[in-house]
Parts: sequence; structure tokens; C-alpha cells
Amino acid sequence: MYIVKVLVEHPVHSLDTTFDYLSHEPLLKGIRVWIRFGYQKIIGYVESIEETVLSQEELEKQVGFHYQYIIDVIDEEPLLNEELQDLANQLSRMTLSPRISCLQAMLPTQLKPASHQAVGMKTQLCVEVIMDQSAKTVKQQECLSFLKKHPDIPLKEVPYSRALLKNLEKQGCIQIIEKEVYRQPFSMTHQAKHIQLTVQQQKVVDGILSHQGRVALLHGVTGSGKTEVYLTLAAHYLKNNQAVMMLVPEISLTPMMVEVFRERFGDQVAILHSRLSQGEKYDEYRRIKRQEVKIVVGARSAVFAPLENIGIIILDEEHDPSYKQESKPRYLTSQIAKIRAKTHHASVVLGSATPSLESYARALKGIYDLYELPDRINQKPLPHVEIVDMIQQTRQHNYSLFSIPMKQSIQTTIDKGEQVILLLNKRGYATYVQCQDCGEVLKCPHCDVTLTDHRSEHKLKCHYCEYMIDYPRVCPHCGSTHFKSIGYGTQKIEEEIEKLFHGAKVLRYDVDTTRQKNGHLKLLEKFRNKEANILLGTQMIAKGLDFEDVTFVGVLNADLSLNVPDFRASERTFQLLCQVSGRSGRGQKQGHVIIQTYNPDHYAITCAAKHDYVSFFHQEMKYRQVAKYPPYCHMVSILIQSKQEKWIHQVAMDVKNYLQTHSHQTIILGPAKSTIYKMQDIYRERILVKFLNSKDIYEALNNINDYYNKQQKGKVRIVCDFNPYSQI
DNA sequence: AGCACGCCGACT
DNA sequence: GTCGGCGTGCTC
Repeated sequence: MYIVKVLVEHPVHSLDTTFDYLSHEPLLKGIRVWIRFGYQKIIGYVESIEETVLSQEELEKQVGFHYQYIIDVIDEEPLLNEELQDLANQLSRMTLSPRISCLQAMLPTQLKPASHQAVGMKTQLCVEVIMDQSAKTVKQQECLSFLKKHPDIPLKEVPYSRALLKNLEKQGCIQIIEKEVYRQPFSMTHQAKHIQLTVQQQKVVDGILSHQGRVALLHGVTGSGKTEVYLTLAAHYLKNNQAVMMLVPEISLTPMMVEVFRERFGDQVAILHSRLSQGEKYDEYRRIKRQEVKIVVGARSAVFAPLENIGIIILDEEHDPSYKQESKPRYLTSQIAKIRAKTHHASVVLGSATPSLESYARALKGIYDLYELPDRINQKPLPHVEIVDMIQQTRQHNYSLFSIPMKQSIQTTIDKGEQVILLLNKRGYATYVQCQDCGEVLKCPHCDVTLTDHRSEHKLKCHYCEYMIDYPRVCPHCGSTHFKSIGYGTQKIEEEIEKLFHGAKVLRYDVDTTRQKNGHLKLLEKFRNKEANILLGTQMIAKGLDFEDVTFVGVLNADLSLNVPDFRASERTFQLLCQVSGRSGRGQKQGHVIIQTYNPDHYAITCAAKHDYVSFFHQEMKYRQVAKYPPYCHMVSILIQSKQEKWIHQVAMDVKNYLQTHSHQTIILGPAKSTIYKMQDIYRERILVKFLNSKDIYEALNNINDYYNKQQKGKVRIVCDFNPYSQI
């Protein structure tokens, strides 16, 4: 008899303990099992197992409750190896998340303990030659020799008729069998091109290779050839029979890196990212697990890929906020990468043209090794960036969203037959609807936000919950019919541009137009084929796009990301402007950029215009030091949530007092109402803690978590977020 | 989380 | 009198 300790599939704090079940057979730690849990049949995850000589009755007498037996075993072998099981526990402690939610974050959907519908293997009929003498006719002989040259060819790819093959099968020459195949998410064109590195690139590669086990920060301007460095490093470790992990921000937006790795390493590469179908992900995961591939290219969660003997972990665009997971477990990918690198004695490479302040500061302190690639690879100059002061424009009575220089540049670029990228620096396409008679703004009844105009569907939607209404005919407040949509969204600007410019064809690139599978790729393909000369989009267009004929980039409103209440606002703005500037002048022609702003003297904007990372870094560091923000301290955000408004503030104060008396050398800000105080009918207050030493703050938060989330369930919930990136 | 049990308001 | 609201408690 065995006692099996099982984690149940519900990722909530109140169930973050093991439950004991009985089994007649020994089980392996780390497999999934079907169990009875209360009145439900659910999946559990075996955390440990111990043998006992006692009978069920004797056991029950000891513990005082009734045991259930494991209903069924799901997996033959553990889903995660020893290393990743340990990592799951560590992740749970680091982020104060239930252990089961950590396991779920690490596994592909089909293998998650909570997954009820399992996508299976895909099979295909294949032809196999078993005996090759007795073919009767010439045609049959010919077919057989073809099949011998192509072992295990899929049935539908054989260039001979079904009848012929049937005959051969009857004679016992061949066998048509069902074989497992992997879904092929990308086409494969494997050609190992030889890369000639520049002297600078070679220096970087040599440096990184001679400091195995270190963290390297690779600071290289756009077009300095970071990708070639990655490829060379990957090839080196591959030759040593070591695995390579290549992480990218949002793979769907940066298909280039995938293509490049596929091209160079063919089917030795597995791709992991959110846009793959469930089946595709499952296949890729199993290829990795079976050690059939040595390279993984993927987004955030690929950091948990079950690779063994990892030699190097590379994070491209290291500063990108998508490396932070914004749901539990709220982890930062670079942190996980460093933990894994330590157990594998692997190196970590953090690459970026605009490194995060934290990373660059560590590099200057000598915690990381710093490598610089300051020059563009073909000596192409960086685009010329012009700042346009929008206050001057209003003084000249130009109230349009387009300044005079912006208008001129767009028109001349179009006239030359070249292409334009326009960035509307705005989250989504937010516009709100206001009554022109009484000023009433339509809001969501469940959240503290205005409703957004979705003109194409004639609906108003809330972006934080499911709430949606038809576009109202009369104002609910005064009965007037004079509604107006306020604010510029990409939809509205699209209309305006086509009116304003001769021969302008606009492609709108935002969440709305790229929703379907590969929607973004189709759109970009259209732009590449010159079906339009202006690409208009939100931040999505800042990343990785590479169009030869784009010679002009316009930023319509640089300030929007500057004026958000977030200590990273300047950093974000700087990164965004640098990134989007890099989209212009990628081909032979010189690039040109115009940034429209109401803050023409702000260092985030002036430094971006001069492509001067180091100056930006030093100025921003001064601000961070004075205001005591990272990298001068660590931060944790504590969100207190409840449906009952009356309780929330008292609880928030209690939490603050507890933290104050149980931690040292901390600065505690708040509690204050969260930016969006009510969201989905839940009220939210926030406490921010700045700290230098994490030990007592972890302990205190752990106690708070135990008390509020595990025991006082239902009334108040507390969410902790270490290294917070967004504070909504 | 999910489900049952239990204790109070508006209905055939 | 009963149907069903959601508050509370429990799951090995």
C-alpha cells in the first residue's frame, strides 16, 4: 500500500496543499492521476509517494479522515524532470503563487494538470518496403526502387497510383503503416549558410565563450548584427552537444528570429509560442522532451523548456515588457533564465539596443559582463530624427494631429514611391463617447473606465470586462442625441489620412485587424507587396519589422507613454522611440523620422532622437536615485481586492501596519486606490513596497498571503507582484 | 475551484 | 406551503 501526496488542479491559494490518496501500485513522482475530490472527479499531480505497511483502516484511525484511492494513472513518466520540479517549487516561493499554477505555467496546455481535453498524437499512413524481389511488372519494380530511395514516405506523397501500391502490398513487398508525425508549424528550408562575422562581432563571441557561466549584456544598436552573434554562439554550443535556448519577446511579432534559426539549423530547432495550435505546441514540447532537438526558440514560457545540458540561454530584446508574466505566477523571464543557467553552468546573454536600466546598471557594476556593438554592420548611418514641437503648431493655428513638417514628409515619401510607417503611441485604439449637450461620458457599470467606441460593430465595449452595449441612440442622462467620439483611434486616423494625402493607401495594424490566425503576417505581406504605402499602428509596429522601402517613420504623439503614472514611463518612451526609429531606412536609402511631442526638451525624447543610450541612462539613473526606484531598490506591488468596498481600506491598512512592524529598511507607499479602482465589480487598493533586502519582506508577505488568501477566503484577496511592470 | 448544505424572500 | 437566492464550509 502506498500513500500518494497529490496537488489538485485548482490553482487557488486555499488548495495549495497536498491531499493524501491511496494506491496499491507504486507511482512515479511527477505524473498526473485522476482522483475523486469532494464531489468531483479531477486531475491531480503526484508530488510524493511513500510506502506503508498499515491497512487502510489503521491509517484512517490515525488521521481521522476517510481515504480515497487514485482512480487512474494518466502519464507513464513524469512530465517534468527533477530540475524543473525543483524550479516549480522555487517559482512558487518566489512569486507567492500556488504550486499547481506554477506547474501549469511550465507545461503546454495539453499536459497541464487542469487540461481535460488532451490533444493526442497525429498519425499518417506511410509506406515501408519489407521485401523487394518479387515485383511482377516493370512499373512495380520502378515503384519499389523509388520507395527504397524514400524510406517511410507518406502515402499521399508517393507518385504512383493507389492501385499499384495496393497490389504491391498484397504481394507482401511493402507495408502501409500508421506512423506518428509531428505537425509542421513552419516550412523547413535548411541551408547552413556560413556567417562571416565582423571583427567586433567576433570579439563579442570570443568574450562570451571565454566566460562560461556568466551573464553577458550585449548592447548593440539596431542593425549591429546581434542575430549573427546569437547564431554563431548557438552553433558553437551545438557542436559541443549542448542545448541552446533562444528567447524572444512576442514571437508572432518577431517571426524573423524563428526564420533565421530554422534556416540555419533546420529540424534541430523547436519553436514554442502562443500562436501555435495546441497540437503543434504539444508536438514541439515532446520533441524537446525526447531530446530530439537541441535548440528551442520561443517566447517567455519557453524558458521552462525541458532541455537538458543547456549551454547558453539568450534573451533577445532583453528590455521588452512581455518578458514579465502578468498573471500568476508573476515571474520575470530573465530571473528564471539565470536560475536555470546556474544549475546547468550555462551562460546567459541579454541582448538589446536599449537595455533595461536594471541590466545596464548591473553591467556597469560588474555583476554582468558588458559587450558593446556600437556600429551598424554595413556602416549605414542611423536615420535622421527630427523633433516637432506641437505647441508651436497650435500657435501657428494648426490643430490637426499632423504637423506641417509631418504632412510634408508623408506626402513627399509617398510621391517618391517609398513607404511610411506611422506610430500612434496609444494603448489599443481608445476613444470614448461623450454627450455634447450634458457632457456625460459613457462608462462601464462594472469597471472604472470609459467605454470604447468600436464603430465597425456599432458597439461600445469595456476593455476590462465583457460588458458591451449597442451604440446608444439617446443619452441616458439628458436624452440628447448629440454623441461624439472623443480621442483619436487608429480607425479614425485611417479615415483622416486617406482624405489628407493624395494617393495614400493605409493599412491599419492593431489588435482589431490582426486578430485572426496569421492575420498580422498577412497584413505585413500586403505591405511588403506595396499594396499600401502607409502602415499605421500602435506599439505593435515598433518591433522587428524590416521593410526595405520604408524611408519615413512618423510618431504622432510621443508623449502619451511619457505621461503615465509609472516610474518606467521615460524608459518605455525612450525604448519605443528608438525601436520605431529603427524601422526607417533599413534598405539602401537614408531613413528619416519625425517625432511629434508637447515635451520637445524631455531627455527621453532628445536622447532617442540622437540615438544616445548612454546619456539617457545616466539622466534616468539620477531620477531613479532621487526618487528611490529600481535599480536602486527592489519593488513589490501588493494589490488588495474585494467586492466589499467597506472592508478593503481597513484590510489594506492592516497589511501596511503588519509590513511596517515586520520588515526593516523598507519604504511603504500607500495604500492608495488603484488606477482603475473598480474592475469587474471588484474594488482594488494598492501598496508599493521598496526594499533592499528581500528576506524579511518575503517572510512577512508569506504570512499575509497565508492569512488572507488561505484562511479568510472569499472576502479579501491579496495579489503580490515582485518587479511590477504595469500597475492598472 | 466547485459543489452541497442551509437559511431567508417572492411565487404557482 | 415551495423554488431559488448566494453565504459558508469542505474536499484526502
